[in-house]
Amino acid sequence: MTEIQRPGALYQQVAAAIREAILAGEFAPDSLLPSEAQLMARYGVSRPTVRNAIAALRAEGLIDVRHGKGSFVRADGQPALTIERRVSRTADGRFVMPNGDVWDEAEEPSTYRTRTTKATGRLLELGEEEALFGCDRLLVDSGTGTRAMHRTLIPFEVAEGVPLLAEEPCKRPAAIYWVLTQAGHKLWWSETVRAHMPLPDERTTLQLPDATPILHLARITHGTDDRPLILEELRVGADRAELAYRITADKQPARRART
Amino acid sequence: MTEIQRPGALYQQVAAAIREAILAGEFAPDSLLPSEAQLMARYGVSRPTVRNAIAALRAEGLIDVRHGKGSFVRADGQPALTIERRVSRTADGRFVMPNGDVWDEAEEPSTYRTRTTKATGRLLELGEEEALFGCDRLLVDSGTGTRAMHRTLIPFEVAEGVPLLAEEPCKRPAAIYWVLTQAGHKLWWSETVRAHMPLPDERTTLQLPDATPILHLARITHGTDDRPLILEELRVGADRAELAYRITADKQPARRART
DNA sequence: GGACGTCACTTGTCCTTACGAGTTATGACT
DNA sequence: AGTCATAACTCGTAAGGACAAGTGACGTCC
Repeated sequence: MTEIQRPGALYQQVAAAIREAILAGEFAPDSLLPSEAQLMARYGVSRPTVRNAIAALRAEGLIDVRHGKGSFVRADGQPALTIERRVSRTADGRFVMPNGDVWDEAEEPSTYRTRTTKATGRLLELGEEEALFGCDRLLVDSGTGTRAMHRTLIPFEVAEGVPLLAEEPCKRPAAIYWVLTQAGHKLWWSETVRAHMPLPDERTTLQLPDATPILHLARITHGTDDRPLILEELRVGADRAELAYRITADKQPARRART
Repeated sequence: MTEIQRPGALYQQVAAAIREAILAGEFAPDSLLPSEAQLMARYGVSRPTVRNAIAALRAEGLIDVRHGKGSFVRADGQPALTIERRVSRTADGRFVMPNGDVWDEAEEPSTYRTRTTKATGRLLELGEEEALFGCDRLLVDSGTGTRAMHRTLIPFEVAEGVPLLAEEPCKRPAAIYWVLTQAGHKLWWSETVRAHMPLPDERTTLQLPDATPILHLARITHGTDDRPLILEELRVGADRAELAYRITADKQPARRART
């Protein structure tokens, strides 16, 4: 039994001891930590205390626990998939998404009609309760197995001005961009990035491990008059994916966007 | 006492019941949930079961628990701060960061010398154990109180070619960009975004609430020959900040970056 | 009336006990 | 030798009890 003398509650002292051992490299990645019974004996505490300490380390994403097997040090290598958030055009004017080739559709896309919420209305610079086409996709990267949820929202107002959209709005983004360009728009995009913890249904559909945040992107396609035309949302687990952007210097001082 | 009939463990059934009540809006944001004792009576379960359910909801970021007061529904409004990841130049060629004016230094920057790790070496396209200047800042947005950790890493190799950097490498990024431009570089930037759960020290320095991921940016400044010159890292809590990018279509098909 | 102490409420920590459920190695049986 | 049952490990769930610590309101005392 090892004595511990640290600030805070007992389980935090145990958690801190294990954490430091992990961060110091005393346990190799993917290696097995001592079992709960061993930790009880090692630190002279009860099982709830040990489990509380382990729960803290799980919430930090330091370890994975597998029922019947034990606790394993999580390997924190870099994400397997880098999602390039860029838009390219070929010589003949078609749009090419840098990652367009890696994503497969894991399910049939589901198309529906809905209305703006407060959040989506703000992004599209519309009021609430405006009519929208919606299309949800579940994407899978066949190479790494990374899954992502993709949603496209197109205001009726926009689709009405673009016949090819009104007929069949559930296209892949690159095709939508091309249709908009054919309708006379010169496009640019703004994108906001957030992260949050998944709800249970997001956890299951994205097959996320413990303590894994979701990267949540909202991309807005702007037309010639800079008005928002389309909103795309992408949700992907932050354990296996990272985002990549390219930035070049603006000539003008930044203007104020979004009040 | 209310009967529950759902899949899974008891505490998950309790958690699901509370979660649905919250998501259905039966509890207003910032309102007080029933106390543990009340939930025990309501669902006819023991205190550990109730606490387990509450722990699950905490991990999802749905509620905040305050010692001695109770559990409160977390208001999930949009982040208070939008960090524009852009670089602008004024008419006279100086660099202006869109958010340069909002950040204050919460502490004196600390400068040091270090060496590349596997991760930083890869980003800077250097080997391991290459010598670097480092500078850590703790930033605060005086408007929203948002805190962020900023790190600048400059290879000796780069600083030697730019006298003004070698003398005093711990400048603000805009100043560093200007110095590099004066040395003849035409700059562009690449940026990768990740999210992960904070370690305890990050949690305290960034003053993060429960179940709050960190947005972790790595920006690389590229010079005229596209070689990486500088690595900047920014860490900010995802509860109060979001990132904003602008994208325009490339003329060329995307080339492959990063092996 | 104001200040302060107490009390009732909240969640936090820690222990004990018991059993269920997944995994794996061991060994007996065919 | 191969197969399968069992046993011995792992973590998961659930209950009960006890006390500590933070909060706020109420009531008493000065």
